[in-house]
Amino acid sequence: MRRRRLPRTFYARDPRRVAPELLNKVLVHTAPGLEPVAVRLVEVEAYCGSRDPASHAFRGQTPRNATMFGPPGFLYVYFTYGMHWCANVVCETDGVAGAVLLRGGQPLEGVDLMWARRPKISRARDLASGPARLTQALGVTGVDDGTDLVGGHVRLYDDGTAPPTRPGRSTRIGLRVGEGDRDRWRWFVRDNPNVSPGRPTGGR
DNA sequence: GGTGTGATCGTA
DNA sequence: ACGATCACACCA
Repeated sequence: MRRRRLPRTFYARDPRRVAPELLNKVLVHTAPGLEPVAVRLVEVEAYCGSRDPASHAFRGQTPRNATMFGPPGFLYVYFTYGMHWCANVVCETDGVAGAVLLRGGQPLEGVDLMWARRPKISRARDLASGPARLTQALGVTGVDDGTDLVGGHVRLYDDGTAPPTRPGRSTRIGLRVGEGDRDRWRWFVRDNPNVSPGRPTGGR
């Protein structure tokens, strides 16, 4: 089916509602002189801004997290652990922070270019199964922070594949604060090998 | 399959 | 000091 861009209104909601609907959407990165790279999103996490201790926005706006406080439908990219980039979809209305972390993708197009950008790995399932792996495979870094997902060089599409009617769900990964047992704000496509390693692909 | 650890640096 | 991580070593 033909790819259709998601309207701005799709993003302008609570990230916990946006996140599960992002599953099976198509993320496409294009750069001049290079073939497009596309993945189908299979794992995401919601971060609820000012009321979420785990969110970068919890302690207010800074130069680093400013994009999260801007209008919805843009890419928030941050640097972490001294070496990795992670990408989020900005949600909520302008002035309200909220985002969905993109944690895993199934390679669809430009797979050879993804391999070239991920020279250290040997298995196809490691190409984009993890937030920093995904940005590496797409060539996304800090210079892409603030990119418009509706009209920029990194875009999100609906290709007609519906989100799972019963997605996998769990608490979020890698947090030391802000995670209650009731807060299961991670969603993933069940039994898909491109979810983060060492974590359930078909559970709850 | 699982666990443990070094790498590496911007941010607060 | 620490982090919304990764890759590899090692053990089972």
